[in-house]
Amino acid sequence: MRELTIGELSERSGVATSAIRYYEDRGLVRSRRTTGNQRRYESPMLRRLAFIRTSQRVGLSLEEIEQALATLPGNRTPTKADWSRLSRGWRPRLDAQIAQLERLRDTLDSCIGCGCLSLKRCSLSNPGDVVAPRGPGPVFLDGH
Amino acid sequence: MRELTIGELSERSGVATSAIRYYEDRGLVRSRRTTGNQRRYESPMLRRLAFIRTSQRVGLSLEEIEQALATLPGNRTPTKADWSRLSRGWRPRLDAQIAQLERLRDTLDSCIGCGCLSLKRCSLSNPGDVVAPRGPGPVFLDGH
DNA sequence: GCACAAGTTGAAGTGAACTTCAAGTCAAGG
DNA sequence: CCTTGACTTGAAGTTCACTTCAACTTGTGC
Repeated sequence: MRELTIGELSERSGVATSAIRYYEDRGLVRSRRTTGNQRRYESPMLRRLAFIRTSQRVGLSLEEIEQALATLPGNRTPTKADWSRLSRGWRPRLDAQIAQLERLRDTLDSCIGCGCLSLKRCSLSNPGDVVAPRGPGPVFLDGH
Repeated sequence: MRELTIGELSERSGVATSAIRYYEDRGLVRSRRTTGNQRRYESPMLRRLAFIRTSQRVGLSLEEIEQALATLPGNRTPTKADWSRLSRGWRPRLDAQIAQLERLRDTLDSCIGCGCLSLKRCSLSNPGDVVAPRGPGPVFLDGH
């Protein structure tokens, strides 16, 4: 169970070293330092990075991810159950996103025929909810 | 069919005046100027704004919207059929987005039980189809 | 022991889509 | 005519999640 350098962690997680350092500045990951001040990571950090990346895919901001990570026990390495608990929180969010897009699609169906796009009548252009892109790739999320 | 000031257009479209001016700088909307250099809009601009806002909801960038708008006939006011044609292009995009989120959800279902989040096995953290690949392809991790 | 790849830092840059600001001009009601 | 609110501009600021840069230090393979 050797420790990983930031380069190794980057290669094995697929997360750029600059991003890892950025996460560390923000407190999302931790490392110990060698006598020469270089970062060394233990392997659980890989899982942590995986959680961060996956959470981003679900549309969470780093701040929200930070809050979620803060609920992990600090005194021990998180277990599968810990990660599972956090991941379960994704589900409603994901469901809501899907439902929202489906509403948009259905509305689109009924609006395409008329080409109306009236701001007054067409719920397509007059949303009650918002979809906004965020993060890498097309991720959608409801505003609040 | 009075012309609208930017304030009136803003109020009736729900788009901030600063955003309208920004769109105009980018060439997404047009206006004529009064002798005193103030903007005046004709009512079709309302529909154009509606199209822009709705397109954003579908996840399009302003640049893509700009390109879509460029296919409108320049010599006449766009008809309902024109708008309908543009809007039809939204549908596949929307479908793809929904499908993607559903895949994510299904994967989440099968991953929640195990709490794995292993970069090797869990497609949740190793999407491949969403995030643009940086560096050398998908990177895998052995258990830890 | 030395070359050189890999690591370090803080600061600045990126890009999307705006918003805010300052300082001034225009338009409409009384 | 005068006040007041709406409008004008360009420039700079905002947020998010990073990336890039420059100048320097560490760690490793031969």
